[in-house]
Amino acid sequence: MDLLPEPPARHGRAAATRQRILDAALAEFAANGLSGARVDEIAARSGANKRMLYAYFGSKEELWMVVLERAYAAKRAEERALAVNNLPPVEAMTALVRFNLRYVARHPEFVALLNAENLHRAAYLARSESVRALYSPLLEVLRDVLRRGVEAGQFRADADPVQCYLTIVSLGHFYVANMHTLSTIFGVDLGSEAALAAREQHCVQVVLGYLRPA
Amino acid sequence: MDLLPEPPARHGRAAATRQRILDAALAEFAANGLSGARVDEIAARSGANKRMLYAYFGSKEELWMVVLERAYAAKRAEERALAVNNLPPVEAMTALVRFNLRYVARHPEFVALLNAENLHRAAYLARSESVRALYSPLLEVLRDVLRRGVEAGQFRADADPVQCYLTIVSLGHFYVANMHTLSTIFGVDLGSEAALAAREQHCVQVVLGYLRPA
Amino acid sequence: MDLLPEPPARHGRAAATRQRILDAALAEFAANGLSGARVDEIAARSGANKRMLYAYFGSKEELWMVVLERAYAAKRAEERALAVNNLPPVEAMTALVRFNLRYVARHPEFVALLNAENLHRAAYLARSESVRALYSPLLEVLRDVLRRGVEAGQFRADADPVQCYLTIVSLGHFYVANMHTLSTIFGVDLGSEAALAAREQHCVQVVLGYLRPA
Amino acid sequence: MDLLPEPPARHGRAAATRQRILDAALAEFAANGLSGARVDEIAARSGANKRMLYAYFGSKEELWMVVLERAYAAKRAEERALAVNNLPPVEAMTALVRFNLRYVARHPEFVALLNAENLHRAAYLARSESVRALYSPLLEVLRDVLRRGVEAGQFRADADPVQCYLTIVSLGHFYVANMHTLSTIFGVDLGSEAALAAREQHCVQVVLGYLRPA
DNA sequence: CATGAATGAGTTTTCATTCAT
DNA sequence: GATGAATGAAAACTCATTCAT
Repeated sequence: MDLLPEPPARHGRAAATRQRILDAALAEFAANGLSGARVDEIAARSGANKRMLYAYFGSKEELWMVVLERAYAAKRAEERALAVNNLPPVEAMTALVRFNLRYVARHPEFVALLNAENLHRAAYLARSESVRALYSPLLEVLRDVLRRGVEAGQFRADADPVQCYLTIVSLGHFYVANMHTLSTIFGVDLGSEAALAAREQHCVQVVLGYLRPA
Repeated sequence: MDLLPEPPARHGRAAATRQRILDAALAEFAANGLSGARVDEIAARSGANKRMLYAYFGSKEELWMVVLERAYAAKRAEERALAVNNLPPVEAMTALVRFNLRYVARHPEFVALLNAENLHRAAYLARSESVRALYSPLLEVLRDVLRRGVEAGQFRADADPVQCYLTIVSLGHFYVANMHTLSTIFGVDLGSEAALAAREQHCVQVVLGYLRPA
Repeated sequence: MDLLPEPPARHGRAAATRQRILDAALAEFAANGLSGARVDEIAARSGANKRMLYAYFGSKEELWMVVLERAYAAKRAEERALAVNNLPPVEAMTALVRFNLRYVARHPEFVALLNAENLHRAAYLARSESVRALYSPLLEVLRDVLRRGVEAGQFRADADPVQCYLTIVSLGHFYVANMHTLSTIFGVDLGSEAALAAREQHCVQVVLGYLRPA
Repeated sequence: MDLLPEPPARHGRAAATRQRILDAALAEFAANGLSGARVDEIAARSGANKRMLYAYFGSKEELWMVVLERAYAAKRAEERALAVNNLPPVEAMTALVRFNLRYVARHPEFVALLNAENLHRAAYLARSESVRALYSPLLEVLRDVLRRGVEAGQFRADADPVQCYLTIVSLGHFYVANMHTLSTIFGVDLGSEAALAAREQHCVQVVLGYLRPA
């Protein structure tokens, strides 16, 4: 976390600089979007020379893409680590819903990044092979959980995995994205643990309530 | 309350210019966010002179605020016109869910605008009295529908109006915001009427499923 | 020639600024080439704001192209004004040779510009329709003079117009292009009127000597 | 006289690196001029480390000078090898004209380099003792050929050696310098052997035609 | 009420050169 | 003798805003 850890062995130095730039870029892009972000600021925050940023990433836009892909990959990595396949259907679904809310609450920059990207009609993400590749395994997991729940008589049979996926993600994403607006309007701090816990419980009830067989 | 009191409709020509600027600004801001939007472009699209834009609105940021407030007000106006108080609870709730999805699908610029605003941590919305004022009546309506549903034995008793509000809005908002990314990733056009109808049905089932008493 | 002639009538102002930029750009490009020229310097010399340069010409490269085309057109315009068709063959040829030497001597920036352009393998000129269009009439004139000379028994019959054209232009062009190097090496000022007159006489003798029938 | 005395051939490996840098620099400078050339590119093309370039040559400008001087020296070396003193006047003159055209056609980078240098008003060449030293023997040769031709009654008596020198060089230089522009404009490939042969014949005829006594 | 031209401060990008190993 | 990483100054280009008419 130090800006300059003890002089790293000749070779890891470039990688370290690259990483510091990526960290700084993530923060700056999440805070200001693509057009609002300042290359100078990213360089300053990262403790690197601006020239290095261009040497490693080519341009502001290419840096944006790399940051975006890494943010996606990071979320998917944690998601995978949940290993919900090993859980019974209801617990698995609960875990997924909770994870999604908690993850974005812990990483509001992920939400900010995605929303900023949506402004450009997904110009970058849509082009990214690696991001597309991250979706399919996730959907497979969900499909499996739903199937097992139906077989166990715990879930309704007509639930579509894609719709479920969208719903689970929506519930957390919107909450985090609009946290500031909503906190002001409702006069409560939606970022507090109490508020998060309440939202978490609600989200789980919504998803399980929907899946509950008639 | 407004920063700029309605300009006295001197000629009507002035009002028309003002309106054209607002329309162009809405499109440009929705497409590019606050920092990404170009004043030149707004002026060009509106067919008005740039100087007029400054005469009417003072600055890019003030124009942003006006556009934002109007977008909010427009949605609330349609919402009010639904008059769900006159409908039985289940129909009322169904109408609200449908309306929210359909409205944002019809007005993706509303979603884009909100997401862009969120980047600034709601810097402008939070300051707007008028926007805050729009929320309470809506929440009152929802509270009333929930109460009537509980009384009729059709809704669970422990549903929180604020959580329900967030959930209803989330379901449509996220769908529209990420339409391009998701369409690419899932290989379907989420903007098609078929896709929208499917999403609509799912959203209604989710909300009603959740509200259904145990 | 003034940087700011009396405030021009509202409309001609833009044209005047545009012209001042072109003049400054011609000087700067001729002195330093495309990559060596400084946009800041052009703006400063022209007394215009740098932004205007971009508003009128789009980019440094586009400005380069316009400057190049205008330099070509200017030379062709003077060439046309010679009206050599009205002169007897030997006088016509003499006029062409003299004009070519004197023109480039008076406009060394024309030569500098062309040589700079050649560095890019004529990347811009080759694409320019207007420049290509300027060549054919010139060649027609030369063809006509040669034909008349042959008919009058004053010129050899096997002279190729394109080769002649290249030779006439070469003789002046190289002299001007290398004036500084050669002046230093030979220890004389090749730009002096005496030197120019001597070169002029030599060039005429070379061309007429070549054309003289066996 | 040189800025950098020949580096003592310690290993030969050093000399090889130095040579590769010079070759790469020649190509890069010829293609882009002094300001357009990129040090990174030279280093990359030469396969050497950038640091080496600075160790051997001090700076981009010093490298430029060395490249320039070597280009000049190379041409003079071949010129000397012609040994026209041993040929009768007409053959000698023909050989000189042909050689000059063929040399620049074979070494267009020589022309490009000179033209680029001219942009700086011969700032570097003028300073170079070694280049100046290369001119006088050449002029002596030409003077000798002319004298012998006059004595043999084959050349006019009033031809100036300097003017003749300039003319001979002009005829080839301009052709090569503007090859791309002219090829496009005239719609023929001036670099083809057929075109070169035609130009060669024309140049010889021009020079001999001029020298032919009245 | 309206307009075309202008501006200055900022932003991204580039490049010759040097440092640490 | 050689290398990869770093740097600071400068260059191209952009943009919200204002002036003169």
